[in-house]
Amino acid sequence: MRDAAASRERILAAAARLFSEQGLKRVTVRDICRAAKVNVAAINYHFGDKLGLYQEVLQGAIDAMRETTEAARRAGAGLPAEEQLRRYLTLFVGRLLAGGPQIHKLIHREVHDPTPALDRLVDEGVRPRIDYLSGLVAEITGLPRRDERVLRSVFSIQAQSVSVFPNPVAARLGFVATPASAESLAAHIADFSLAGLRGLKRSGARKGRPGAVSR
Amino acid sequence: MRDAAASRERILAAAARLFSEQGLKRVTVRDICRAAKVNVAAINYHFGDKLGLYQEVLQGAIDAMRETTEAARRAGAGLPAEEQLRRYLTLFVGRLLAGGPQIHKLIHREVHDPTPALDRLVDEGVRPRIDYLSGLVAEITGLPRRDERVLRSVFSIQAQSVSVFPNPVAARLGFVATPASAESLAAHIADFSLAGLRGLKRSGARKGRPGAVSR
Amino acid sequence: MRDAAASRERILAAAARLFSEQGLKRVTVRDICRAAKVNVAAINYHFGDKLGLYQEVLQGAIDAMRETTEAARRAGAGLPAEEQLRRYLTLFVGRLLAGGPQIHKLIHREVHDPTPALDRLVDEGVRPRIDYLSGLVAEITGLPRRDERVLRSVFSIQAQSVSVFPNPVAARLGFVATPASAESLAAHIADFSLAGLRGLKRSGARKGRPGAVSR
Amino acid sequence: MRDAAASRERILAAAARLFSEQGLKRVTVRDICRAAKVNVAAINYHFGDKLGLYQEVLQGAIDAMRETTEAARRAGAGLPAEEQLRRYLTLFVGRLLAGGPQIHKLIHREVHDPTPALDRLVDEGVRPRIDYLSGLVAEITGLPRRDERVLRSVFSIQAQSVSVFPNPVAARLGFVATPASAESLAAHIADFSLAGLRGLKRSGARKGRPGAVSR
DNA sequence: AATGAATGAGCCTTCATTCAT
DNA sequence: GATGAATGAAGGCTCATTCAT
Repeated sequence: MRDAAASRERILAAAARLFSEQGLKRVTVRDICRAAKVNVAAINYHFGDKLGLYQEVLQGAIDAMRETTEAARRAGAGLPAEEQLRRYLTLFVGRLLAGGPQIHKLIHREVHDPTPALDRLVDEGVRPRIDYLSGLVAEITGLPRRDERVLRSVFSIQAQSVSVFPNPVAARLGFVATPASAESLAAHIADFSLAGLRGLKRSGARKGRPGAVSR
Repeated sequence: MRDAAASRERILAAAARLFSEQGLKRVTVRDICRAAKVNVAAINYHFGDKLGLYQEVLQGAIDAMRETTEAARRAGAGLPAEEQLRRYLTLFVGRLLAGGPQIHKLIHREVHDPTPALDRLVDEGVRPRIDYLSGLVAEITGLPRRDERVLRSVFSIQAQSVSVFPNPVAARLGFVATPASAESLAAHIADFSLAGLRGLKRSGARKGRPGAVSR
Repeated sequence: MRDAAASRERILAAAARLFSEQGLKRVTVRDICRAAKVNVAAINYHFGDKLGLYQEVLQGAIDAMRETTEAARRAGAGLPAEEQLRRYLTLFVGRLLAGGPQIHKLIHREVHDPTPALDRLVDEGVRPRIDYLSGLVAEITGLPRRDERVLRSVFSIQAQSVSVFPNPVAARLGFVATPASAESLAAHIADFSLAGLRGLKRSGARKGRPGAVSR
Repeated sequence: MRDAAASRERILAAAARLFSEQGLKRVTVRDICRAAKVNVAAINYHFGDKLGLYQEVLQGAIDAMRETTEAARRAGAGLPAEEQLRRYLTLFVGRLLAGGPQIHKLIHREVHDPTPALDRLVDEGVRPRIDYLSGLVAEITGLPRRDERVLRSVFSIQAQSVSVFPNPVAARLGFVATPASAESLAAHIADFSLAGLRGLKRSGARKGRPGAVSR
């Protein structure tokens, strides 16, 4: 037998690239096989069908996402919450811009065009991340973890970090996000968000819902 | 159908809904025609081809986007920059959650899966918006308009506002974004962002690049 | 629009021929379309899918089968049961050998390789035929209609008549069944079977089960 | 697998079952290999190709058919022709219903969907059977062996005996053919047919062709 | 002007077979 | 000798588009 594992890997790599670039529907089995230099039937042989391959590719992205969350936990262990948040952002933005946007594009596509694999993505990838960030935000702001403002702030932070990943519109607007600028970008998001959280802390003392602040 | 113009409109409406939900590729010409109750050939007849229809649909979204920017300009005329930003966010989030996410989904899809219509989107939809927000941010922070930190902050703000649009992941995480919560959400983003900008203002006095701030 | 009905008919005719000759599985959509001089997509357009076409073809055969039963009823109305049976056999064998074996092959295939259409075949095609013959046999033998021997005799008769349809094995054995010999064959089956039934009548007086006759 | 011969046998057994149930075309090589618990390549290895395997399976059925004819010859040796026919029918129907319909289904399929193996089937399986029955019928009726009526009668008998093998249509019509009813069924066919043959004998004195009998 | 029918390229998948170990 | 991997030719079906009315 020729090396089955090598074929599998070539297919997975090609599929990850193509799916992240174009999405499940637009990529054809033939595209992937051509890129992976295998026969048209190889995907069926190794992964059952196109969707099976997609799910395995996506699972890789989910695992990477979870691993980044865990790496952040490890890197920040014992540090103050604010510093943990800085490190998380540095790590996340760094990996995003250095490792290529493939993983994030895959996840982004799944979020906006869900397949049956969405549940796994949420359970294994997104929720641990949100939980981790919620803990940090709760500590930084002094708000109870289940407070609505905590989740909103986590979304505010997460939205910013995801927004750095390169896309043709940002490029045309002169928004530079290269590996070289990763640290600087992460610092911006950290500064911006920590200031935002501190603002929340002050106002949070007064009222139950931040939506009710002076307008 | 008795009225050609009515057919056109029904096709546009059906296409806008379907394209926003599923994207250009996954929607079939037949899907649209069935939804619009017109003949299969009607799209080719009225719009040349599928892409022609898509571009007309997208143009509608671009126009709506520009109109929202202009509405914000009008609503904020004469007010302090901070208040203008608040009003913009209220307007944007309000329209997003009340009017349905169709327009935003279309634009979002175009950004992440560009078609030849991307240039128009940037020129007519995105850039005026970014320009407007950049002016506000520059004024609020006191930074020069072309300063890298201004654009980054605009992205931070824009990313947050876009993140409120409903998706199945947010739903599963308990993030609620309904028309009823629109004002509250807009206020959160405004509070969070204005605090972020004020932080930038203070630190911005010291150094040219925020990436260099104390860590 | 080019004539849709004509295309449909050409497809049905080609499909009936090919399905009867080779069965559902071995006939390809492309075979049928080539024979019917239509595009590959025409079957999908007119019949939904290959199975839809098959079911429509089979329905034609079922209708023809029922019609033959009814024709026999009409032809035999008022005649003695024995004569009715003769006429039925003449009609059946005559149609079988004159009209081509297509209908019978289709039904034969469905019986031995059932598809979801089997129920209709039994309900609309086979049962009326069996009911009609059971009536005749019950009258000829004087047995009650539900007696096991009646059904067995009907099977004996039906098996013989079906066996005349041409197949390569019979051909090699010198069994001739051409339209010209149809009447003669029908007479043979009638003579053979009526003698059989009369035997049953005599022995039937004695015992409940014919299996118990003198051995 | 440890033993090559054992693999071969398992493949043959699995193939006989599957081919008889579904026919040559619908059974896949993988189906057989899965059922036989052997490698996908084993069929090509042991039998050259799928058709080679089929032919070997069919040969087994042909051999079994011939063996039944010979067993009937032996069992009837020295008995009167009528009694020989009874014994043949008892033997045939008994084996059919007790041993499973596999052999008969295979032969039936080959008759109606011939492959290149048809000639062997006719020469080694069918013709000896027909010859044997023709001898009995000629003796019972007193007709010359080559008389057309003899072959027709043999077909009448053979058609009836084959018709007992279970199929879903017969089942729905309440026609029971189980091992327990085998003897009774064989007796019915014998009674019915012997009466038919005796009828032929009487009328046969008059005319050369049975088709010309009184109508 | 507007329609239903027809088109052919291309999709994913399955298949019997062959290859390289 | 026997296996799992790999192959490429169909398979049925869907699609955007064009045709003829």
